[in-house]
Amino acid sequence: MNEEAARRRVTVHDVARAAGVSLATVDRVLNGRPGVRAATAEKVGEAIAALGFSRDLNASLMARARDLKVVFFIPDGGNEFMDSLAEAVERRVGSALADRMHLSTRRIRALDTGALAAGLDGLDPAHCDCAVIVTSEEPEIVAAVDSATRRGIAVMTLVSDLPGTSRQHFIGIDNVAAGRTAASLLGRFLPQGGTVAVIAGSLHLRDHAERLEGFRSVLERDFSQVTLLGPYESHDNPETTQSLATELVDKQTQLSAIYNLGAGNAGLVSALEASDRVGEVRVIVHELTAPTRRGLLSGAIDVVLDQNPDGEIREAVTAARVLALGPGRAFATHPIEIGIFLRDNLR
Amino acid sequence: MNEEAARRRVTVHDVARAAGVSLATVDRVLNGRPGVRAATAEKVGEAIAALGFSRDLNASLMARARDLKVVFFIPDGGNEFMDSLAEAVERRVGSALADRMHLSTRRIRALDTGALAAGLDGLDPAHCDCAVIVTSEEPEIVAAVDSATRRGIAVMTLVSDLPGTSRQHFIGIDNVAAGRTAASLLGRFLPQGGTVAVIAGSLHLRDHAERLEGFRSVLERDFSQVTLLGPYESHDNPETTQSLATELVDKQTQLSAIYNLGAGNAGLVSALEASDRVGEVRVIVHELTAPTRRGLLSGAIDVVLDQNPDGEIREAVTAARVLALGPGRAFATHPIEIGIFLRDNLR
DNA sequence: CATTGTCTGAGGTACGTGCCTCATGACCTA
DNA sequence: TAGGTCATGAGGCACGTACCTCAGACAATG
Repeated sequence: MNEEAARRRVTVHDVARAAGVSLATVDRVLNGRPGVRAATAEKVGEAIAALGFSRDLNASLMARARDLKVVFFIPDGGNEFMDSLAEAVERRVGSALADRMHLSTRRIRALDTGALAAGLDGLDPAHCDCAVIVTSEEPEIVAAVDSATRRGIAVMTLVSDLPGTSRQHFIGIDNVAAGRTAASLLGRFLPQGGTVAVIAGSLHLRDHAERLEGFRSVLERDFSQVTLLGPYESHDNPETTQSLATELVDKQTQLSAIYNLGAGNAGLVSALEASDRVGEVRVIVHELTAPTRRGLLSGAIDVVLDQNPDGEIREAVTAARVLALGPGRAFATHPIEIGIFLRDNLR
Repeated sequence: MNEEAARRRVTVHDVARAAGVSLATVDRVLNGRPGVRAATAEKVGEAIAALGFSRDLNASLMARARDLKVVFFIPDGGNEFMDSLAEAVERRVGSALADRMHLSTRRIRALDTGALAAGLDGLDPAHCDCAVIVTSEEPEIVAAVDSATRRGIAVMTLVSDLPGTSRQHFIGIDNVAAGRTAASLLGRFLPQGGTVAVIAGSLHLRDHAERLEGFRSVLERDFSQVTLLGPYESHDNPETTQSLATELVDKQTQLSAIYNLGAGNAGLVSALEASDRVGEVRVIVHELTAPTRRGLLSGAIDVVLDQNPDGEIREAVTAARVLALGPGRAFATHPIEIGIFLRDNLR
């Protein structure tokens, strides 16, 4: 009780004293400013490690004149999940402001690589400390990310990663695990066996391909009684999804289940509700949105696997806060959990 | 772009000017100190609302000399979930410290109402800003909570709520929904029907009773092909659970599933692994701990419903930070989601 | 030796709030 | 009317970091 009261917070002053340098030098090292010899910087680094110094986030954000600015680039164009991501950002604007952080959103036409790259290139480091992007793997984007990083803007990827670039952090679920989970559930739903149709948006999308991979592997390993049909490609389009699903449900009378690992669920729900097999065909889809919520409630959908947009945005904001206080800081990355929703635990 | 640069942060100075009072008075109102006429306090409140003032959390925590102290009272005595809660607190100590918060844990012998009440009564407001407790509903505790609140200590309940008291906040899952979810999954696992045995810790525990209620209602409503056996009471004891499970699995050859809505899963897993029916009997339990994780991996357990200790502790810490800056502040309470784990999405 | 450049120290102000002291005026009571 | 309490104002220091200026030390270069 006494010892904890006596143990003062370790400050930059302590670091300076321990390293035998001045406050200014510690400051230069901490904030990556020039004018410090490598040997001196190392002395400071050792003192920091020895004392277990950790920068006071509150004081740090206080001291900088301007708020921390974070820009989210989120795809636009009818994908409900992306909309819910944008809404999650909005929901956090208020509390972030109380934490001296300014969040803003830019919607980019889906798959418009050029627009996203231009957006990144146009970012002024004075007006943006951190950019969060949702993108597929394109050389144009890779170049833009590296350029932004060089200009001092921390870039983080959301939902789908961009490995091998200078992006500081990735936030998203483990899509292979998501696919495995879908298979694990469907396998248990069909103890007598049956046929499962798989619909994907596009197998060129990294996350979709990963989900399919996980789904396939578990089905083959643990549930040989279940037969896989597909994958069919919907290009995440509700109309395409609807006609695909209609055909599957109507013509494949022996169809036991559908796993849609892409978007376009509004069409899927319409197709199912128009058929007479609601409740007979087991359905697993991704992302809790208005149409999938409706599907859960009507019984057309059995399970929704969810990326938890609010959790992802919270994580992004926390990470941005840490990243802005000096790049290269290692920090514990809490993986986003896959949410599993049935009608009975809808939030 | 220009407008946002021009819009300065609203500070206490602005509030003072708008209300036509001095800084000291605004401060007295904000921090609930005496010496302000009701009429004056109201003027200040109006100015705060008009300007949309929100206290700067960073500056606030900076200004108070001592760190924010939060004490967690967590039951002790062999319950793995409670252990994992305590571990979750430990994991957060470091990052909380960087945020000027000091977390500590006190283990209280499970169900020892007197010890918990004494612990609460012994809290000195100078050494504790917020207490977080896990408890059942007992008059002794209710009195201790109210007393602590009067002394200026914010109290929050974790896992199981204490409605009708002066507790500031509850953090936990919706246990009725958890029970419904278990039924919803088991019903789909047993399309041909079967018998489900239910094991509870004690039906006097609010959370257990709620889970049973949810489980029963969905089974009756949606899955009449499934028959319910029990509930049996294990008192959350692994040995009792083991002998119960052994008897159920061995004697009830027609048993299709087990739902353990209480603790003591180490015994359940042992019983199942000792039997020859692993993989035949569907098993759903609560709380992701060492034994249940092992059960998932071995195939003895199909699904674990989880309270997400890390999420709960994170939420508690965030709430404590806000609460300490003045009681009665309304803040958005993010419900804790029920985690659903299969072998394939183990984190 | 003078000049130039690089590295470092000393010290200051600022951020927004918490918390303290002291002074002042208003109002009440004896 | 004197002495008391209460509400409020004025002002200042502190928290730990960011960021600025200025001066001095030193080495290398001409």
